[in-house]
Amino acid sequence: MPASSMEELVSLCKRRGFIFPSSEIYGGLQGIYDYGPLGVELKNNLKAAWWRAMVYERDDVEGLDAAILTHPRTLKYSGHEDTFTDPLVDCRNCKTRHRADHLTDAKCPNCGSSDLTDPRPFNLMFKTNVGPVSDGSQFAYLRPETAQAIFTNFKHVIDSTSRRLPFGIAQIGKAFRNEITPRNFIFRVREFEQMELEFFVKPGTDEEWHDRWVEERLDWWEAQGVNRNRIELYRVPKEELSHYSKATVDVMYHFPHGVEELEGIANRTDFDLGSHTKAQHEYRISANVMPNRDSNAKLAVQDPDSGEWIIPYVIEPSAGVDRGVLAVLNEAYRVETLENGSQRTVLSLKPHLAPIKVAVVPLKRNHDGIVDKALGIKRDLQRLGLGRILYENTGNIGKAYRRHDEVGTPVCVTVDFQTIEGDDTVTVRDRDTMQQQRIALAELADYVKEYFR
RNA sequence: GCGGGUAUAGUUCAAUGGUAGAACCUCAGCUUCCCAAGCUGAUGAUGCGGGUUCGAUUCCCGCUACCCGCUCCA
Repeated sequence: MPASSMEELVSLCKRRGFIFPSSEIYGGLQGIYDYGPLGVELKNNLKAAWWRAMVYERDDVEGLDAAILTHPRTLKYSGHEDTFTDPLVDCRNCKTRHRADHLTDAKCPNCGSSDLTDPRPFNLMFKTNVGPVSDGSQFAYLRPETAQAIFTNFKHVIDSTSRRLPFGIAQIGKAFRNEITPRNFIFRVREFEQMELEFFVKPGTDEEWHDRWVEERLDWWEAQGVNRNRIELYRVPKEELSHYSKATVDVMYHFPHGVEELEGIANRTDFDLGSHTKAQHEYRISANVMPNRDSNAKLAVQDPDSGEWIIPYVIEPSAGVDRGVLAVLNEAYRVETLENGSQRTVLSLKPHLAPIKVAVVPLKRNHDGIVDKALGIKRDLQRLGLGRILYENTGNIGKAYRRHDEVGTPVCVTVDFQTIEGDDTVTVRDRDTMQQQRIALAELADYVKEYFR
């Protein structure tokens, strides 16, 4: 059972150190958030899971980590300079806002009033000065998506890895959009992170690959603990498609604020490589691309069968990292009423996503024998390299358990008098079932590793 | 950016034109302590700036952030 409201999640995130409003001591910045000690672990774990599934567990994907600062020409030929600058008008009568280029006459599409403001340009891309002169003559964009640098590096990757179709290039990184209205916690923000795969295929096989990637991605989200029942697929109708897309399937998730996009899986056709390649006339580019006389590289591959040089089609599964974190948190969150009438908040995160892997708890605080033993066990577990192992010296066992339930720690290991005086066993306690069992210290490492396999 | 609402400890809430309270959380101490136990103690807040006033957290104005709608779509 997920959270009943966004407020619940926001409050938990701040209280326990997952996510904070950025620059808050100076009043905050709209649509900007920082990840705290637990948030960074959760986010890193989610990204690592994606990278594992996309790169390590496949044979047909290479990784990339490109720069954020981007040449203006990249975003000119990608179409962003045109499409990310929307002139907007407001209707003074009914208080609605519309894209000026969507108005058929000078009337509000909502109420029909002609009392409209003048169109104001709204550039969704951040610009920054490059070099010491700040007169605007030298500037770069902060990338509005990670995808473009994958296309501009296409030839580098081909040349350095001897790849043939089909293959993909994966990238995780920050992107920036000057959203008109950041809203809904980390759902729509101005600085965000994407996990994007650009998968290059032979034209004609694109639709089949598109379907395959939709299935792959659904499986992956499920493996991250996102219930399939709270996901809907949305096949974007033709008139709503982005300028580059032939077909897009959105993975929509039931967020606390509504059903919205978690990931988009687009068939970008040969639009991107066709836009960025030089000698466009040498290829049969199907997409409607801008003539390019600036590029110095041919972004094409030779078909081994026909010998023909072709521009590959691209299937793009593009997921929001922050949205993923929000979805995973929402899925994991639940409040349970226990037999004794008290309540506990639990984050039933998949173990591989949990920010803290194991908490080691001395049953009695400040007892030298127990404390030393617990610290020793903690050090041994740290050497397993699973992630964060926490020594939890609360002095109150019940509180320690509840605290770790709330941040999703899958296993608590408790050290008591029996451990030091008797049989060298500890109690291990499972987050979800609350069940405990005594196991020999000698078996603890294997027992714990089993959780995170 | 437009319209509407909101802003008090980390969180959830009180209160007041005259010294801002609680619960939970956090921290420390005691208790052979296994599910938010008990006792003792501690830290901690009126978003920012201006105005009215003898005095503003309270009234007014501006800014910022958040929430709801328009718009946006990773």
